[in-house]
Amino acid sequence: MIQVPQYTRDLLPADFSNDPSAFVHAFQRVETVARASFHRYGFQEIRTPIFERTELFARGVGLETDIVSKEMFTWLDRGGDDHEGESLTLRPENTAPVVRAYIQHQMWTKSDLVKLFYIGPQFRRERGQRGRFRQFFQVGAEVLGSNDHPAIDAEAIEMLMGLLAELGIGDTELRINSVGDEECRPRFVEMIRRELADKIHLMSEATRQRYETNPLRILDSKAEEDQPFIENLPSTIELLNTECRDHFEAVCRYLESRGIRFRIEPRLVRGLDYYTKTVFEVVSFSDAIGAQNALLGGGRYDKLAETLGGPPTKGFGFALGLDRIVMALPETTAGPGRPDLFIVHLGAAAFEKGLLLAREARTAGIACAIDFEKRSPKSALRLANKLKARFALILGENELESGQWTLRSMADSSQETIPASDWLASILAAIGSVRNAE
RNA sequence: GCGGGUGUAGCUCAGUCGGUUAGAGCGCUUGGUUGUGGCCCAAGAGGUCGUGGGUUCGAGCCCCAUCACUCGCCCCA
Repeated sequence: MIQVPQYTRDLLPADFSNDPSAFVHAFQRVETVARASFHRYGFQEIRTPIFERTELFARGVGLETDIVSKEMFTWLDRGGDDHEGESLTLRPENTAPVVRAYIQHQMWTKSDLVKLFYIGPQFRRERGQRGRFRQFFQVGAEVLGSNDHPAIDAEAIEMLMGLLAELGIGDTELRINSVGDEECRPRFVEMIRRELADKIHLMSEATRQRYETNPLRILDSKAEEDQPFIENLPSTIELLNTECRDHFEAVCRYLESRGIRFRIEPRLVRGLDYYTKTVFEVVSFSDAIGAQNALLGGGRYDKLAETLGGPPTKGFGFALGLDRIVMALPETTAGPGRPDLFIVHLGAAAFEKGLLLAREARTAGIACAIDFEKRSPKSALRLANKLKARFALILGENELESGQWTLRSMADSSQETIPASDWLASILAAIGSVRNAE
């Protein structure tokens, strides 16, 4: 048997799965709610290719990041035409592609504030565990333009918290920090190197490695043996320059004025190199979530566009892990697919008639089911019942001869006779009244 | 890349000290009298016990290997 590739999965209709966190309808629901929310906040949808030139992520996300250094699905395209074979990569995240599109289409010429959102699969070649897959789905958004007003950050976070509330997701915590800009970074690095110089040999191997390559990342080390040292480090917030500090404090003030609760997490450093100033994440404490409990994360990236060859552009963005959001949903939403009408056909002539009636019903907007087996009335009604059909239209020889058809209500077993000449109107009326009552 | 756990029917699982024909519930099909669902009752279909080797008179059960899945580390959403 050929199965899905390792650490990927099928999202299925509820009928075919007993895992609510893989119900395709739950994903659809989150997407629908998110789209409506994006619309209210003035975001427009963008769809970028599922693969990009490898260089985009190498430059945008950063060569030293785990994502780029060991988690990308990358291949060399075969040459041909006038192209040499070029290195392509399944997108591991969607911010760099959106910024690429912003630059490529010179969006700044149309508007000085561009707000875009995306929904789609992302790919990382990771090990896989609860809430982590090699193909996973993100809903994300980017605000691009000349302005880095802290209210932009706060407004996006406000939208996210509203979205979680709308979805009924509670038991979460918003964590926020500032990683400063190119002026603050060297101070962080210098401070970390200075403070840890005589202790680094006692710390974890990963941390010793980062001491050389990326000292900032030491801050969010989870290694047990590192904790005492990290906790004693001075707060990086103290080292922010005036501009970054004012910005951070303003973001916090804007959140407070909206009644949004958050925790300042001085050790929150995100694993993508492009972040500047604000970084944040929301974690879930739900039992349904595994150890990977970050539902969403994001931040400001005021240098990314330039890194990718565009004009100086301020940026703020975030991504929600759809797979994890769905795990955190309070209840499993039953999907649609309940037929209004099931056609019971008895005999070959009735079957032929039924096929045409199904077409007419569907054209009239009725969810109509008909099956292709010869069935006894008992078996056909069993099936209608299993499908939770609201009504069964019974077509047998009697009905065909008399032109008086039988419409059975599955809810209360009552039956009425409807004239063939006016059957659609009769059924529409019946369905309408039942739907109102439901 | 590194650890732990689990593999028996479509699904969830039981299977005693290693013993003869491997079970249950759910689901599926059919039937319980003429053309009428749900509840109930009955019958039926469905298994190379993940795979390969080994130990043994005898392996679903013990041992080894392997594969798959799963949870965690790392990292991230």
